[in-house]
Amino acid sequence: MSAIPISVQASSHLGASAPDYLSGLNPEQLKAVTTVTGPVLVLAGAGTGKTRVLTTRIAHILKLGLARPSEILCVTFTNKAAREMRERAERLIGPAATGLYNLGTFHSIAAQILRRHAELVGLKSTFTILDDDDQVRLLKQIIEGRRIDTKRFPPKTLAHFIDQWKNKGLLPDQVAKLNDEGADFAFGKGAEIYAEYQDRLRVLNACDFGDLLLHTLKIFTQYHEVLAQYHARFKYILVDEYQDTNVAQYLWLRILTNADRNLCCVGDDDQSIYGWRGAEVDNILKFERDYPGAEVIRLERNYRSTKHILAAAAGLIKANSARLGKTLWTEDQAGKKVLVQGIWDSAAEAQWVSEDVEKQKKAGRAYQDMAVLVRASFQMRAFEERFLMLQIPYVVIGGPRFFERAEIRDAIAYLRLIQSPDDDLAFERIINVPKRGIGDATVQKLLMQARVAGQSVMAAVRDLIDTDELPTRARTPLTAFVRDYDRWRELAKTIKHDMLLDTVLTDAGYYDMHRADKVSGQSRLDNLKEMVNSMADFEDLMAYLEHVSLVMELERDAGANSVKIMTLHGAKGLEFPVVYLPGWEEGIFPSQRSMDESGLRGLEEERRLAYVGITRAREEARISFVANRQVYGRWTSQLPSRFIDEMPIEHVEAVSQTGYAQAGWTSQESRWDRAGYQPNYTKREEPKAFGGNLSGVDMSRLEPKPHRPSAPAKPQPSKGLTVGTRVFHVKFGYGEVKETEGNKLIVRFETGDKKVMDSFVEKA
DNA sequence: GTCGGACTTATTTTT
DNA sequence: TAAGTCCGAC
Repeated sequence: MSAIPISVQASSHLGASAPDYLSGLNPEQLKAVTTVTGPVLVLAGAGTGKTRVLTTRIAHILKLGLARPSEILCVTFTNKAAREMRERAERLIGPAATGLYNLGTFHSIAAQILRRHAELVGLKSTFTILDDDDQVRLLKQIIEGRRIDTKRFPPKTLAHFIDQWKNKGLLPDQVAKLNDEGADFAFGKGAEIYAEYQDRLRVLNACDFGDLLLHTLKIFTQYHEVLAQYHARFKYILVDEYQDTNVAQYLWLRILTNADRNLCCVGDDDQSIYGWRGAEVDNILKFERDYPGAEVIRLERNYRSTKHILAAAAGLIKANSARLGKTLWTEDQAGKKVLVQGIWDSAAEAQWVSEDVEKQKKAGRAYQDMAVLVRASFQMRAFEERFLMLQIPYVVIGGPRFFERAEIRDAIAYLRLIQSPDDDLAFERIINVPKRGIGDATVQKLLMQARVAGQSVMAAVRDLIDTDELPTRARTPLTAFVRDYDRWRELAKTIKHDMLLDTVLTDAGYYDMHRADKVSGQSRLDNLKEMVNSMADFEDLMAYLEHVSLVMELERDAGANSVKIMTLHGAKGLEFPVVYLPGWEEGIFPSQRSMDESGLRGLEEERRLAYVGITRAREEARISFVANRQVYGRWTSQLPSRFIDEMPIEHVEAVSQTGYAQAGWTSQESRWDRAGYQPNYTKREEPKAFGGNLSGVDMSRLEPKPHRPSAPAKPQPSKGLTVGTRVFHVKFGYGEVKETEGNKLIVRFETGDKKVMDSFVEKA
């Protein structure tokens, strides 16, 4: 744990020249970078230079010659984080960064390891990685095979339980002893079906995401010589976002940490927002217990936000109990107080935000300096509608991802089947897409035959088309398909994989199928084109398929010069000068469901989410809540979120004209009243000076008025705003945006197959 | 194989 | 409310 003595002034290791990569670090950061031996926990608050510390640490280890690039294991959660890390490391150490083979996500590194030792867990090294769609379909087969009603016991639900178990590192036999909700699935058959699912995966030579970690974990536990090999290889381990690790990842890291214990975990317990998918805040809380003698370094100097923003966020997070505790500080100016605005209903809320966006724009801010962060995606719609009317360019970040689109999945299934004829799930997906007259009954028959004969479906088809067991009506198209398939396999040996896909999709009539589709065919064809283009960047089909199963994303138009609309979860790791935080109402945020399902733990996670939201702001955070909100078509009366009261009032500004009163509350006791703000609807005594925090105000005394419809908001022509020639490429409901005709941009939105609106935007 | 009506179900989402 | 799924009718 001892810091290797190195200072900016003098270093015997680094020759005469000062290590300039260390210059500009503050004392804590320097310590986090240079304490390279022994376990280290870096508690890095929001905006304290976490990534910089990690990358500089890598550089430092390399410059001191303590390890070669390939001997550093550096794990992240997302591909984006891994990419950013690599880029920044490259800037520090130059081309040597290419040698950082073990910098990547937990899953990609685990997959690499598993490919090398697959046979130890009964797989071949060419195993396929299933996406959750495949996973669900496989489970459906198993459940139906057991004659269990898939309506009462949906495969999706079990898939969710299995994921949770795998997150916790639980294997089927361990689940059997468990008495949880999932084990009760289908009258206590949960564990049994889980076991069967694992067996099927082995037969299919496949694994799901959780298996990547669990299988490697099993190998490390059972084969000491393999573990020893990795202990020798991974001399230094670095972990990003440690607060997001689940139990399986935690165990994985523990076992990979060798006797030298050169493990450095960086994280922030206050930003743990993924509990619902298995993250254990506990992992970071108990780090010191797990690694006795660990050095704990706190990064508390914030380089992002103003004083008011930090103080408001700090007051909020203070209400959480289980924390390691940090006090962020900044040398930045006080700045503006966090604004809190009560509003009548959600349409008015969107109006308020968009007017403010225009005001900011006129005052010289760029659109990309602003972001709207919502709790749940259904809240996005109101903002999209309003932004459209006002012609404010925006981009929705998140939403259905490229590789989750049906057409892309189909194309991948074709490729997967060509790559490995045994891929039954891929076969099933495309055998009748486009329609070849091979119906459900035939497919079931094929599956059955394959199962009985213990062979793959493709092999079963080859056998069956030579017999009389199938009606001619099914045999003819199947024969044709096999013939095509064999041709594609041959073709794959000679032509490049991107050309291969193009040919296959043409031959199979897949393009034609979408060309015939007037509604969304064109956008699907566009997506396929994009896919073919993207394939060129990969060496071969194998490499491409590995990429799509693990990376599952494609660089999308980042939407320069546009307001970002995203969920709070999606905003983690980002920052914006101005952040809008709408929908701070009890039940919405904090989410009722969170609180119902996980009680206090759920509430605390919601609070961390609020904390993440506020700390995204560099200069301005603007919170709003409404009195009336439509939830699933019903009007509901809302109460302001408790989080509002938890922010210290001296760092918060409420707009007097439009505080609770305007939002529709009738209370005489709202905190704004007591803070001296004059509601505009009632006479009251001299405002009293208010001192101190207002948490503890009895919120039950606030009574929202029942909803009365407000006058529909008129679309307002954009005043003096220029919309550039930017191509709008956004999501709206379930439709897509088309574009351009002459000097006009036509933005067409479709919901399902109903056209909703056309919007015309003059090109500037 | 396709269409339409009934029925169900509404967080957060990465790998 | 509104979108997705399922099932029966043609």
